[in-house]
Amino acid sequence: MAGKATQTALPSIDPEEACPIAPVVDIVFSRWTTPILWTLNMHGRQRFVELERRIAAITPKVLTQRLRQLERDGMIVRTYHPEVPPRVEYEITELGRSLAPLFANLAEWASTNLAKVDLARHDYDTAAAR
Amino acid sequence: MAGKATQTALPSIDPEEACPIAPVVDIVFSRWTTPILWTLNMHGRQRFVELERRIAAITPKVLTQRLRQLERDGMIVRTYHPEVPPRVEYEITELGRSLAPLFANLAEWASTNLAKVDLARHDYDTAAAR
DNA sequence: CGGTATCCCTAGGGATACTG
DNA sequence: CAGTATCCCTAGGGATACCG
Repeated sequence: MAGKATQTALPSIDPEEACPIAPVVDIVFSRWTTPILWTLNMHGRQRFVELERRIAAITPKVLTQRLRQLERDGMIVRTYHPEVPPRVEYEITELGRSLAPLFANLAEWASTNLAKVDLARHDYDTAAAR
Repeated sequence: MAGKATQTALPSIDPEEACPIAPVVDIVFSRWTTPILWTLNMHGRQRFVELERRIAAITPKVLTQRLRQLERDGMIVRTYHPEVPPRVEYEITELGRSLAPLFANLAEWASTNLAKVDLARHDYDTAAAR
């Protein structure tokens, strides 16, 4: 708790506290998670190699890491089929699917506002050049 | 970002291509941006030091970096008042404010689903412990 | 197929100064 | 006040190789 014998005892707000959506951001918008969830949501249950190919550019190590994290967070389920060769399938859960409307909103925001961002960037850059 | 194609050229899909919301994520959900935008949206026009105190834990260097980036993206405006001592005010723009409903959705998702995530994590961890 | 196990490597955040 | 200017430092992503 706040000992503060020294000086810095202001009403400090954690970065997470200052912004109620910070926890969600950590869960949903960390690196590679949106492509993975998006792909799983669009194309349904998929095997490891399918995800690897669809997302491309991602390495197996990182894909595994993110899949584990998403599994732990209850966003996806992993099903292991002990066959030869082994088969593993990943599927989005109800919890994961509950993000779909959010993603749709984001996509809609993007389609109407991304151009404005580009314009703003261009303006900023050309203004700075002078 | 680099993007070196060291790998064999398959019908690769960019991480950005695989997921239509990837660009938005880069703009809106990169580190510290949500707390900054949230604070600016909630408390209106603010000076540098106010943001610094409200968000706490953030260093002036990083705060400056993110503010510049948000300004470049057209999400906030910076107003410099040449006084002594100097005064600078930051304010969210219309474009920035257009994210508010999105943030509200996220906050709502958080309030109904964050507990489920915690539960999933607990289940995962205790299952792994056995 | 579905992953580990390594090593490497750098972007970016933190701490600590210092200035106009 | 509102930032720069440095230095440091490590988490985490990429590349490569290998295993059950």
